Amino acid sequence: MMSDAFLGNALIHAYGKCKCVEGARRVFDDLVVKDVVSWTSMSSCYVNCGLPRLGLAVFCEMGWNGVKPNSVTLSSILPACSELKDLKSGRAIHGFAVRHGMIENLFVCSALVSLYARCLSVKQARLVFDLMPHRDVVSWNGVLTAYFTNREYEKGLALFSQMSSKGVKADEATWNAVIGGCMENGQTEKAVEMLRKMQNLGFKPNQITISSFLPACSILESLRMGKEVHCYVFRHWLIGDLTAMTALVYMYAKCGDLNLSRNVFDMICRKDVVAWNTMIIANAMHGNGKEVLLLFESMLQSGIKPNSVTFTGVLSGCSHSRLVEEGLQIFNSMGRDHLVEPDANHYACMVDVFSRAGRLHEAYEFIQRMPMEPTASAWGALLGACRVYKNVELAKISANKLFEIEPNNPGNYVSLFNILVTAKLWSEASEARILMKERGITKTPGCSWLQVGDRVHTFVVGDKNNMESDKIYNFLDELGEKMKSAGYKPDTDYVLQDIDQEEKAESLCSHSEKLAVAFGILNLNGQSSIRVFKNLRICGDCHNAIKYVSKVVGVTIIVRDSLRFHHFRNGNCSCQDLW
DNA sequence: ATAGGGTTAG
Repeated sequence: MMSDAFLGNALIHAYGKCKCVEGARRVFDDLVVKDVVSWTSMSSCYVNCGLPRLGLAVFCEMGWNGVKPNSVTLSSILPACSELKDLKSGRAIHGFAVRHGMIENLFVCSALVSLYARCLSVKQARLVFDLMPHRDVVSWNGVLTAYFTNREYEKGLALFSQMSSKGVKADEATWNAVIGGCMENGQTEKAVEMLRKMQNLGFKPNQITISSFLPACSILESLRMGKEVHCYVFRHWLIGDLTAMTALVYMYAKCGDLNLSRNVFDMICRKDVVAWNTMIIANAMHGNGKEVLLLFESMLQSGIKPNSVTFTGVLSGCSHSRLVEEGLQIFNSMGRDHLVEPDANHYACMVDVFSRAGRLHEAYEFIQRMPMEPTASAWGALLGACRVYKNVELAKISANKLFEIEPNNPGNYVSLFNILVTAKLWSEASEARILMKERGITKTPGCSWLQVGDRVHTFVVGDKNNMESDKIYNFLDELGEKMKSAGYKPDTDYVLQDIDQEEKAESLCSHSEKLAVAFGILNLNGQSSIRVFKNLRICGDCHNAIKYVSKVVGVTIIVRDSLRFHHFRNGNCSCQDLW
């Protein structure tokens, strides 16, 4: 029993700061007399440790015990309502604040601005903001975020530039809100620009800046910029921040370097479910199914409970590595052992598991037995496999479903067309093409790119715009001879399969991914691997050709296409030719 | 003594 409330409250606070919920709770339970500070400290400890529900519970209990909340209590419990999107409780607290004369309090109002921004609309947030007697930078940051999270990006930026004229000095968090706002609204390049501005004005990016900015490196797939950020994290002692480290793990994987991704992951001391999921997804997209299963095992062993994202990652890892029985077993264990009911995504992953392994009829049966409407990704997995395993009947069925679900996706028409052409069903193929034309859908042009030094070089089919075009084509000719003597045969199917007239005329040699690979090898600068990115799926002949290139030249070639990473090494690809 | 804004995975 502890009778010194002063000491007890200080201890609860200290435990809370160290994220030790159990310690705080023990002291709290031991207190003979609990005052408003004890209750407030305990509930805000829960909120700050990511347990908003428990925080709210303590807040309610406080009322039943006849202790009246003050403005500190209210401003610390409101973020819990925001996080839970619990508008009902939030409004009740708003009412309480009005009735008890706390509505002029800066902290309470700022918390209310954020609550309404998150749960309702800019309008409501703005109403509270406009009625405030005084505003400081925190309230401004709240209203800025209100615009950004409610798809009013331009207005948010406009408000940001008005801040200084209203006599409010932006702080670190303002810049974080702006950078986060750019990212949330798909303005990746703008986020890069804003980070530069922030630094130029002398603000120091912190772990939150880093966490919200790193996805920009992942989206732009700029390993170079990602490494710069990593250096910054290292130099500024941010390597203890779980969120920033997790963002680094994802960035490295997305930029094609799974080894560095793993190195960062291994440095994380207390891995949470998001960190584990990130590492699992990273390995899944690089086709390391066996590693995915090992990670899943270690995750369970370290006592972290898997969630629905975990299973999406694990199952997609199984599909990319032909691990059918393993995938099926894990799928069946989801609800039974882990209390995670499979959703449409998980079902789609299982369709992919069967499809990639060539068990197309099982995949089709599985789709038909789904308890919910199959999504485009389920039918898309089946259609993709129909091309690899040359199954025209199922291709037609899945393509027709896809034409209903997503009539404007050109990829589905092109896939069906290609499958029909390969099967030499010319008239049906032209029907597919006519359908596409009637609906006014045009094929997305294939495009590949890679980073050399600080520049990104882009290639389209038959590209002659590169400064080194002559060198590239000569090199490809030279390489072609060596590849042929190593056993490479160009697959002319893929010439026929191209839809556009100009593309038909071009030889296989000029596909964008081949040009990018050649350019990469010519600019290796002593490195032993290159990383190429493509917007569509890699072409079948290119896939085969690059296997030979990796052998003849003796380099590792990593190609990220629209579905996954392919690691070409010594004549083989990590996808086991399930491209 | 207790407080508001900015964060990672499909």
